[in-house]
Amino acid sequence: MARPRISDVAAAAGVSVTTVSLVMNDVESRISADTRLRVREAARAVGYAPSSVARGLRTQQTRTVGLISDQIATTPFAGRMLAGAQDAARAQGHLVFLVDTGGDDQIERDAIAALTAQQVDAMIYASMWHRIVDAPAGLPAGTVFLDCRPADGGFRSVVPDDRVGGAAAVRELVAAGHRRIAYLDTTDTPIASALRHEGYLSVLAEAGIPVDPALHVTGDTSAQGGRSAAERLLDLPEDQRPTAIFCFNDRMAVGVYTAAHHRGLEIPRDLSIVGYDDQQLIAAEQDPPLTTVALPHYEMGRWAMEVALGVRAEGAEDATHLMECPVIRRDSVGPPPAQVAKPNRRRASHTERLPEAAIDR
Amino acid sequence: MARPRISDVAAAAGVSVTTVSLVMNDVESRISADTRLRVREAARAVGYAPSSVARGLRTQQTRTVGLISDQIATTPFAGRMLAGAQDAARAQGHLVFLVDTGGDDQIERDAIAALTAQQVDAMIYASMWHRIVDAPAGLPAGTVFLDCRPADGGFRSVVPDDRVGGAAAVRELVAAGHRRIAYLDTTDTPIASALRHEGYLSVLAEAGIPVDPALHVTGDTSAQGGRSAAERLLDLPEDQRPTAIFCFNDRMAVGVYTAAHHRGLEIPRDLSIVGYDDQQLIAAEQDPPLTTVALPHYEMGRWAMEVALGVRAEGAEDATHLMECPVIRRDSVGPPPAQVAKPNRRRASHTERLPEAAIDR
DNA sequence: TTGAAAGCGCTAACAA
DNA sequence: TTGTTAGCGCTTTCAA
Repeated sequence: MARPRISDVAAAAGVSVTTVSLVMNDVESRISADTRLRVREAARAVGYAPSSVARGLRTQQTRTVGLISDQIATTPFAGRMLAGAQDAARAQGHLVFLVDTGGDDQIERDAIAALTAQQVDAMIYASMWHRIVDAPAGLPAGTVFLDCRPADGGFRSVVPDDRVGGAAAVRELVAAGHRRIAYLDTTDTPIASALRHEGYLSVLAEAGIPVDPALHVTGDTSAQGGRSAAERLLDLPEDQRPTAIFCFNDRMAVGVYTAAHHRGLEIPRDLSIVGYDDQQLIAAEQDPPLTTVALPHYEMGRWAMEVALGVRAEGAEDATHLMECPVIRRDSVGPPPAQVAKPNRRRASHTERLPEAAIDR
Repeated sequence: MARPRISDVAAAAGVSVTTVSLVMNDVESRISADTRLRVREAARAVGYAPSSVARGLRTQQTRTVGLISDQIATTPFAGRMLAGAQDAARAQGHLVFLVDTGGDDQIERDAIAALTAQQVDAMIYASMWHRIVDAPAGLPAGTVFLDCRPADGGFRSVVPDDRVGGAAAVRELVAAGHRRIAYLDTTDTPIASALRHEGYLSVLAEAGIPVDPALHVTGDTSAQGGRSAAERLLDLPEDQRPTAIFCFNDRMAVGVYTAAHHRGLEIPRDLSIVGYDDQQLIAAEQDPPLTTVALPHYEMGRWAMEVALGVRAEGAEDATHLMECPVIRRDSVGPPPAQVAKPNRRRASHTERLPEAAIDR
C-alpha cells in the first residue's frame, strides 16, 4: 500500500485538497468546525501524514538543520553538545542531520554540499574542543560555530569562557587558603590552555600571590601526561612545592591523583586538586571525587541551535558568545597542610600514615 | 540571489532541462561529449547543485536515513556506533537524521512520525546498551535494531555476542592458570549480564573447574558498585578467595582496582582482572592497563546501516546478528600467586612491599 | 466558507 | 542525440 496523499483525504472527506491542507496546517479560521472534523477523521481513517518532502519543495523550508562536526566518535563531550542542539531543534520542530567528518576535509566539503542540496534551514559547524578553525568554503551565511571560532570571523560562534573558568578554579583554591598553586598545563590545545592560564594569573594577581614559573608545568592531555608533570611539581623542595594544583583537565588530574598516591600524599589533606571539564565517569568517580570546572556543552549546543534557527536574535553577525563554566565542588579541595619546617618531616609523616591504609581491610 | 535551478543551467548551456538532468546524473550514454562539457561548464558557471528535495519528491527516494536512539548524551559508547553507521551511510551517499529520545516515549513517537514524514529511505532503532525492547508502533518494515532486539521479533537486529565474549574473558584467565575465578556481576542490565554469566559458566565447565556460588557477586554498574562487590570477594577466607575476577564492565573493574589497592594487593601479581567494554579513557588508562573485552560498537553501527540500506542482503527478515567481542590484552592478567599456606603471609608481604612505593619518589 | 489551479525543481516516459 | 511534458505532493493565490 502506497503512502496516502492529500487527495486521498480530500476524496474521503468529500472536500478539496485546499481544505485538507488548511485543516492540516491549523489555518482553520476559514474552515467550519464541521468540515474540520470531517477532514480530521478522514485523515486518521486513511492514515495520512503530510509529506515533508513535498511541503519542503513547495515552501522552500525543510525544517531540517545540518550539524557538521569534526570528531564525535572519539570524544566524550559530543553527547551533551548534541543533546543541547537536538533539544533546541526539536522545540522548533526541526530534525537534525548529523555529519561527523572525522576531520577529513574532503568529507567536510561533501557534507556541506550534501546538506546544501538538502536545503537545510540552518547549519552548525561544531568542534569537539575549543579552538580556532578556518571556516570551510561553502558554509551558508548564518552558520553558527559551536565550541570553535572562525579564524577570519564572519560567523557567530559560542565557546566556553575558559578564562573566567580558569579564574574560578584558582579562586576556589585561593579561598581555601592556598598560596602555592601550580597550573598543570598542556600544549595540546593552545586556545583553551592559554585562556585558563590567563585566568590563573589574574587570580594570583588579585590575591597578591607572586607568580612562580616553577609552578607552571606542562604535559600531554592524558592521565600519564598529568602524572609526569605532577611528579616534577612534587619533586620540588618542600618549601617550594605547591599545596594545590589546578589541572588543565580531569584526565590529567587523574594522573596527579596517581602521582600523589604513590608518594603517600592524601587528597585533599596534603594536596588540593581542581580539574576542568567535569568529565563524566571520571571526575565524580575519583577517590575522593574531583572538584572541577564544568564545560557547558549542553548549553552551548542549545545556544548554537537557537541562534541558528533564529529563536535567539543575538547581536552582531559575527559575535562570539562566551558561555560560563561553573565550578563543580566535590572533595579534592581542602585547606593547605600546616606549614612544615624540615624537608624530611613529610616523609616521616608519610611513613606514620601507612598503617592506616592497611587498617581499613 | 536565489538558488539556481536546472532551467538556469539549461538556458546557460543552450540545451533542454532533460539534457542537464541526464548529464548531472551521469546517464551520459546518449549525450554527446561536447554537450556534456557545455552543460558541466554552465552548471559550474551558475553554481548549480541539484535540489535533493525536488529530486526526492520526484523519485520518492530521499537518500536519507533516520537513526533513533534512546541515550546518546549519557553514554560513552554512542560515538563509535554512530561513526560506524555514518560511515556506511556516507558510502551509500546517504545523510543521516539523528534523534535522541532520551528514553521518552512521546519524543520517540514524534520522531518516528517526523522521520516517516521526511520519507527516509531506511530507519535504525538503536539502544545504547544490549537489551530487549518493545518495538514502538509505526516503525517502518525493514527497520534495523542496533544493540537491542525487539521483544516480539519482526525486525532484523545486531547485538554483541556477550556469551562468547564472556567465555573469551574467562578463558583468558583460565589460560593464565587461574582456577578460582569470580564473576563480578550486575543486575542493572539483565541481558548482557546473563549472557556473560553463561559464557563464564561454560568455560569453567570446559576447564573442569567446579562452580563456587560464593564467587558470583553483584553490584551496580559503577566503580563504587564494583568496589563493594570486590570487598566481599576479598573478604573471603584466603583459601576461598578468588585469584582472578572477571568484571561485568570496566567501570566496575576500576572499583576492583581500588579495593585491591586498599588492601595492598598488586595487580596482576596478587589478583588478575578482566573487564568488559574496553571503555575509552578508562580501560587503557588504569594502572596497570586493564585487559578487557571490547564491544564492537563501530562494527555493529556499520552492520546495521548496511543492512538497513540493503547493501548487505542478510538472511531472515527477523534474524539477530551476533557480533564478536574481541579480547583486548593489556596488563591486568598474570598467573595466580603461588599458593600461600597461612592467612597472615599475605599481610606480611604487603608490609614488606611498602618501601618500594616510597622509593620511587 | 470552499475550490481550482499554478507552481516549487526535478526525473523520466515519450516524441522527434 | 535531444526536447516536450506530465507529474511527484504539497501550499497558496485567486476566484467563486
